[in-house]
Amino acid sequence: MTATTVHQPTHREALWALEDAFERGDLITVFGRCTVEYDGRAASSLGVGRRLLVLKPDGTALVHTDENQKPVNWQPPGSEHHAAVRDGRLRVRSVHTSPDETLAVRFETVEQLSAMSVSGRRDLSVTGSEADLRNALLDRPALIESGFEPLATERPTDAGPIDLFGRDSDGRPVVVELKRRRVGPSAASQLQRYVAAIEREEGDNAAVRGILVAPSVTDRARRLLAEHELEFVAVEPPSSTGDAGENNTLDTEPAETNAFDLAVDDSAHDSAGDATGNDESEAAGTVPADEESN
Amino acid sequence: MTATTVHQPTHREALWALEDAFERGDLITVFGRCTVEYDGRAASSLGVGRRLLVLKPDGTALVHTDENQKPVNWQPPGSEHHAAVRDGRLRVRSVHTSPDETLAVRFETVEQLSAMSVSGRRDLSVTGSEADLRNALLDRPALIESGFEPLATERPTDAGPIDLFGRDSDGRPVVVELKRRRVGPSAASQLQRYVAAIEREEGDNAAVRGILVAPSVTDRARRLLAEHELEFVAVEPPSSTGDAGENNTLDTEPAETNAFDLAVDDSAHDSAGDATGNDESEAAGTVPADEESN
DNA sequence: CATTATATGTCGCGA
DNA sequence: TCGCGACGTATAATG
Repeated sequence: MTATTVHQPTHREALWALEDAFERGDLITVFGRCTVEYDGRAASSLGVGRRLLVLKPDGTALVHTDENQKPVNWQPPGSEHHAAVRDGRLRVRSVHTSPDETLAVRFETVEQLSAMSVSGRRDLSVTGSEADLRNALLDRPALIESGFEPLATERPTDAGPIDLFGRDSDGRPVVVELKRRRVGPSAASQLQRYVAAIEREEGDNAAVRGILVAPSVTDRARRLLAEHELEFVAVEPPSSTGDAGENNTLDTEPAETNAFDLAVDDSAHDSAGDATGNDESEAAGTVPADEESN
Repeated sequence: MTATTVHQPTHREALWALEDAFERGDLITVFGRCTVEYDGRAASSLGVGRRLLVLKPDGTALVHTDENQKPVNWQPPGSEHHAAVRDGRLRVRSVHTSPDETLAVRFETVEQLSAMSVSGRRDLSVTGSEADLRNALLDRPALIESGFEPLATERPTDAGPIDLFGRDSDGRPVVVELKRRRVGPSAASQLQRYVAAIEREEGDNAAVRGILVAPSVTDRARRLLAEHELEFVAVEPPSSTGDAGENNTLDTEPAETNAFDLAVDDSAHDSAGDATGNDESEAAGTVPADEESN
C-alpha cells in the first residue's frame, strides 16, 4: 500500500502521521477546519474554514478552498514544514528563508490526513510555446516578410535579448518580437526598447525596423506600434483542436515541431473543431453555471 | 462524516465515488498512476506516473507531482468535469469552452479517492499591496516630493490609468507610477507611456514629470528612466516581520492601513524581527537541503 | 544570487 | 466579453 490515510484522527494522531510522512518524503494532504496566517512578502490572515492543505516533500505548501485555481494561501518550494500540537490542536508551519516568509495553519479539527509517495517525472512536453513559433518561423522566414533573412535568435542587446534578429531584402536591420498570443501595450513597448537599442548600436542613420509577430493586437497596442513606426505581422495561434493535434510524438525526436499555423494576415476564418466523445458510463460534475457567480 | 474515502478502489468503484462527489459539489482528490494530456491554449502530454489530481466544484482541475508549487497540468475554473470508465480504466476529462481546452487524465491504477465538502470563505485580507502603498502616500504626499499635491488616483489616460496623478510646487503635472517591489524595465516603459499620454493631453509645451516610486530599480530600468528623463523615488517595501506586524485588525475599519515604511532613499536600515516559537512536540519534514537539488 | 522574459500564467476590475 | 495591469505571481534561463 502506497497511500496511508487516517480519518478523524486526534490532533496527536495526526501529528504522528505527519512525522511519518515527512520521514518518508511523501506528498501529504490534510483536510479539516483551520485558520491560516501568512507573513512574509505580504501579510494575510484567513478565518476559520474547511480547507485542503497539501504539503510536498520539496517544501511547497498549498491551502485550497472550493474555488479558484490558485491556492488561497501557499508557501514556495524550499520551505521547511514543521508540525506540532499546541493547546491540543495540530499546527503546521511552513517556513521559508530568503525571502523570509511563514505560513501557519492551525487546525480546529482534522477530518482526514493522507500521505502518499509520488513520482516526480519531468517528462512533460509542451507544444505551442514561443520557442515553437520561433522555430516555425526560422523554417519559413518568408512568412514574416518576403526576403527576410534571419541572422540570430536571442540576440543580446543593451535592452535585453531579441527574439529574432535579421535583415530585410534591402539589408535593413529587423528586430522581430514574437508573442504566442494576442498582445497588449507592453509587448509594443518591449519591441520599441529593442529597436532603440539596435539603433544605438548600429548608429543613428540606420533605419531599424521592428516587427511584432503575434496572433493579434489590441487597439491600444496597435496605436503604440504606429506611433513608433513599428510593424505587425499576424500568425495563427497554435492549432489546438485542429488538424495538427495528432503530433503527440513523445518517443520521436522533437526535431521540427510545427505547432503553429503560419498564415499571414490574409483573412478571417472559422475553425470549428468537433469533439466527439461517446462514453460508456459517464458522470458529469461541475460548474454551477449561473447560480450566484459574482 | 464530511469526508469520504475509498482505498484501492476498482475503476468502477472510483467512478461511482466520483459521481456522488460531483453530485454533492465536493472537493475531490484522486491519487494514482496516470497519464495526462492537455490540449487547448497549448498542448502537452505527460507520461505515466504517480500523481495527485484535485477536482474542485467550480470546475478547476489540478494535477500535482511531488514538487513545484504550480500543478504540472491543470484546467481553469469554469470547466466541466467528466468521468467515465473506458477499457476498464478510470478516465477524467475536464473540458472548458472559450477558450476551448481539455484536460484528460487516464488512470492506470487508482490508489485512493477522497471527497469532502469545503467552505469557500473569502475573508482573506492581505496587507502590503500596491493600494496600501498608494494610501500611505496620499497620507504623506511630501514623501514623494516636498510640495507635491495629489490630484487623482487611477486617472484615466489614452495609455491606461495612472496610479497617482498630481502637480508639483511649480504646478507641473506629475505622473506617479507605484510598484510594491523592485522594478525592471517594463515599469519604466509603463511610466513613459503614461507620461507621453499626458503630454499629448496637456500640449507639447507642458513639461510633464514622471516619477517611479518603488523600493528599488534594476540597472537597466534606471538607465531607461534616465533616457526618458524620468525620476525615481525609493520607498521601503512593506514591513513584513518588522514592527508593523501586529496590525491584524480584521474587525476594525481598514481605514488607514500603513503596511509600508515610508522612507525616502536616505539610508539602509536593518529590521530584524524575532520569531520566538517553542513547541511542545514537533515534527520537521522538508527540504532535502543538498541532496540532488538541480 | 540578481536580472530578465515567458506563461496553458491567474485573478480582479472596469468598459 | 475583452482589455488591462497587479500578483506574496511561478519558473526557467542566464550572467
